[in-house]
Amino acid sequence: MPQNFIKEIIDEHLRTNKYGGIVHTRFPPEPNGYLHIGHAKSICLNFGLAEEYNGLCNLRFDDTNPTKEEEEYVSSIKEDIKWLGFDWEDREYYASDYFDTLYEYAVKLISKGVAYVDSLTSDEIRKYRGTPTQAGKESPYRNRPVEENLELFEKMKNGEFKDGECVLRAKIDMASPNMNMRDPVMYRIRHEFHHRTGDKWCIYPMYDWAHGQSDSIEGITHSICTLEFENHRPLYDWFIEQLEIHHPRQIEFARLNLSFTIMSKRKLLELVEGKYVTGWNDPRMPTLSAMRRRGYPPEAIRHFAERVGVAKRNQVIDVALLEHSVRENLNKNAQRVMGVLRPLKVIITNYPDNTVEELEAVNNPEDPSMGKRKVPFSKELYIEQNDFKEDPPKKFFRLAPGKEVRLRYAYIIKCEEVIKDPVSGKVIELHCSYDIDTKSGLGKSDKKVKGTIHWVSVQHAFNAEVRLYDRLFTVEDPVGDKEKDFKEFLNPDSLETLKECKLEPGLKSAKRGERFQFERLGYFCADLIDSEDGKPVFNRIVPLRDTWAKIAKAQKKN
RNA sequence: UGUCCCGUGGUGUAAUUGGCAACACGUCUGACUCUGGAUCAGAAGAGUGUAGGUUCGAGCCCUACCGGGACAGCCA
Repeated sequence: MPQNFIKEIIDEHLRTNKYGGIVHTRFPPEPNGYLHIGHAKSICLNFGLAEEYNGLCNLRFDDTNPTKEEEEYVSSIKEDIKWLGFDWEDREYYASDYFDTLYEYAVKLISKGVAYVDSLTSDEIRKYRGTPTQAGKESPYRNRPVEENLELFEKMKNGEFKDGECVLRAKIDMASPNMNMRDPVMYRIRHEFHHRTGDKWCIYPMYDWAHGQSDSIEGITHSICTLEFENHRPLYDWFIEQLEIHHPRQIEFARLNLSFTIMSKRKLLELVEGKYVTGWNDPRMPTLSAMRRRGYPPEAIRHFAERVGVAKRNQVIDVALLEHSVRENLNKNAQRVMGVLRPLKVIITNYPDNTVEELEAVNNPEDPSMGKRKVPFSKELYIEQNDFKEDPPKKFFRLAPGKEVRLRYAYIIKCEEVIKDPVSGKVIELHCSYDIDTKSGLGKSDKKVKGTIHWVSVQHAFNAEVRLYDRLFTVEDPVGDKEKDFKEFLNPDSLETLKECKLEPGLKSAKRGERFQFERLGYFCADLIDSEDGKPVFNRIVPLRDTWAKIAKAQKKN
């Protein structure tokens, strides 16, 4: 991991022996949604730091709000972290594991006279809190005697009050310039079933009260969280100092933002519930389960997380960096194959009928150890529709009337005749001739052509569904416009489903999750869910860099 | 007009703790190529928010200002 300000702090602690040379972090998700790429940054940071400093990283579910949290999310979160390649071993904890301890701690603070039961309504509490520029007012219940507070708190726990009737608050300073110090709520009453503690509790700790104490109980040394908790640090420290328990250091860093997508769990949930996407794992989502399904290698995400760095200023990372990381990984690892997405039939008129040649193709030019394979070639082929143009623009190196191209691993062909549909005028077939001396690897001919295109033999091709994904939003910052709802920027072309794709025969046995490079097109992954044995469905993970597209775009402009 | 945090090429992160600003992505050339991929070679692009100060010397220290962000849930 490159140098960053957190490592500097840790190094300093190590120098001064503040924590006895130990580095112990934790990743503390709330199980109220699926993990996304932003969480991946945090996971990589916390587990990565532990690894780098020979320490440990715990997984701790921050499950203090039973109204929002579900078991489904717990299991998805665990799956995603494992998939990324991190291991919390037996250190799987829950804030709810500490509810008893937290209760005792609260009693201790009440006894010390620094916490009290407030009977104001939530509305009144809000009014009494003041504003960022105006001091708040003290609650009339603020000075209840310790004994009464103890009694009331016990009754809260015993379910003798209804939801919202009272809360436990820390007694700090209603005039503090830091709003978090204006007698923050520690416990609220919720007669709710909790996914782990069931009906045992009807009072639940607030984040501020639960988090730091949980860190302390686990012996965490460095509690790394996002910037919005910076203002909470004085409170984090205050609780721990009052309790006189192990004191971890909270460090805040800037969360990840990616261009052309959103990272808010609430908004992602809105897309799911509003059926704008097919689910949390819709391959267009920025969630880890979606990226897994789309085919992103976990190593690429880890490398990406490393590249984006760690700092305190709000960052917006260009998705191009993520895509680059994915391509870089796949370029080295993905087997190359040929597939035609939008088929156009080509007949090689001078090629013998009923003949099939098995041509040798390289599986990965970046890695000879991946070997070679045979690809069948015959008189009738499919090529990509956009590899042919009737009147080719400048610098178009592909097929056009009278022009020649190389068929990858096969022959150079020349387009002799264009067959059109008499009604629509659409090009439906090309008649070409081939030059037998130009067979791949033969070296019989010195003929050179500018372009090489991919193809699939008609009689050997198998038909498959391929899904092309594009960015989910049309603008870099979908939530940046305060006038418009982010859903207005949803990209209508974010998914294109092609059902008549012609793929080379070997692909028929592709296994779920297997990744390939379809030459000249991009990287594709057999869908984890919709593929069947012998009938894979492919997701485009990411297209290849496309220089021609760039040229064409520039030409269009001029 | 409160408290806290942050301002380094288009984007993101560095800068041996004070020594003439580096790396990655992106962009643009060119080479090579049976993937317009990959690879290779190269270029453009910031003088570090602004103004002062300390110093032989400041992106790093100090002051003021400007700009951006966070905080008024019984959410996390």
